[in-house]
Amino acid sequence: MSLRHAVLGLLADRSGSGYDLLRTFQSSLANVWPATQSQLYTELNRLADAGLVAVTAEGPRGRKEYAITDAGRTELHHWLLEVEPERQRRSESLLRVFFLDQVTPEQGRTYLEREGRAAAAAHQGMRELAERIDADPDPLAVYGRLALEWGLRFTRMQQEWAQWAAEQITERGPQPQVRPPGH
Amino acid sequence: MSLRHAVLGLLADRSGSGYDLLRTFQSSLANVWPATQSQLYTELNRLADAGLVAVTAEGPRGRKEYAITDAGRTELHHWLLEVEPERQRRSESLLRVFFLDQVTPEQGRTYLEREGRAAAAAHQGMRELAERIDADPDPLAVYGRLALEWGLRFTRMQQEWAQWAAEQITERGPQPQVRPPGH
DNA sequence: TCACGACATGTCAAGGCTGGAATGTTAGGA
DNA sequence: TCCTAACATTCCAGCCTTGACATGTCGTGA
Repeated sequence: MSLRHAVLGLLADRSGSGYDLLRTFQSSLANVWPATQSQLYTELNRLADAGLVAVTAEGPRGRKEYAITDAGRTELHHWLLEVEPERQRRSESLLRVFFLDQVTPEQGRTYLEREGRAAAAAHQGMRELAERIDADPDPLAVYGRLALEWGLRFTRMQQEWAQWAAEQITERGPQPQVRPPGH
Repeated sequence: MSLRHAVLGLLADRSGSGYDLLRTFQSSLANVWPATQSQLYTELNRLADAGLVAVTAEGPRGRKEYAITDAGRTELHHWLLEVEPERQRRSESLLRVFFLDQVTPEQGRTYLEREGRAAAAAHQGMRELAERIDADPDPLAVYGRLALEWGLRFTRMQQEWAQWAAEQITERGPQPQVRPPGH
């Protein structure tokens, strides 16, 4: 759905080939909208068919440089400002929490502690990235920095929540929550 | 992918028909793993084929009551404890933030303020739900309450971040970030 | 008794995503 | 000069998701 707009947004900043875009997706955009190689090339062809981007140059190795068109820019603005974002989220981690009554409290606590550690590790990685960015600010990445800050706050929240949730289980003490296989 | 485990988890708590499950999906589970009717019925048939659930009774109106099997319970436990959760998330809201340099600072601020209000509203809704639950605790929903707390913390974080981000734009002052259509 | 809302399931087309395979070119270092 | 890593694109099968359509039953209140 939004892959189309992600590509448009990238090409609005600067023109590039599918290969160029792919690297951007794998680095900065990977955390908010992952995309695979085949997805990207497919989408570029679709966008070109729709007239939202155009091939402006062909380079060696069959390289095609894409640029956004006026129609593409219009579509991008429309999406940014007038289309209500899809805020619904799917979270496999959280889905599991609903079913934690299927395992022992110890196992549940172990799961939450693992989630907490994963969040802490992600947070640490982002902190290092943030320090690098703040030390050498890239004026083009002002808004990327806002997104990164979101990530920092999110992972911190996640970590604190996991710790709190694990404590909840401990405090309530083991309850008869397990149904062994076989009814 | 995980719809299968969501269904197993629900049936592990209590048996029920597709229709029963559908209502659970639309109420409590909707926030972490939305599913449509056709998806659900398809998945139930697949699970039955795989022997992870079984029809234990047939009622009026063609109602089929499904129950989890031992194999299903084993699979659920395996998934809960031994399969690394998919933590990567897609966020359309955040994707837009990356491209906010395509609009004027005023428009960017407006977008962030709208996001902040949406988060605040979601937070309020969850707070009311939490109050109702805490006033009349359902022992079966202990873990659901943990998930709800996650939602409360998430929406609060989201709201605070949006406010902070909007201020960032204000403080930096309008910068030459707009590229008008037509290069 | 009869209409209607809730109960209940099934099917399908269209489209998107995943992961992999296939194919070939080019620049640069050993 | 030759090899290799990086550059660069295309295609595809299989799967999941979405959204709609189709079909029918049962209980209850007017």
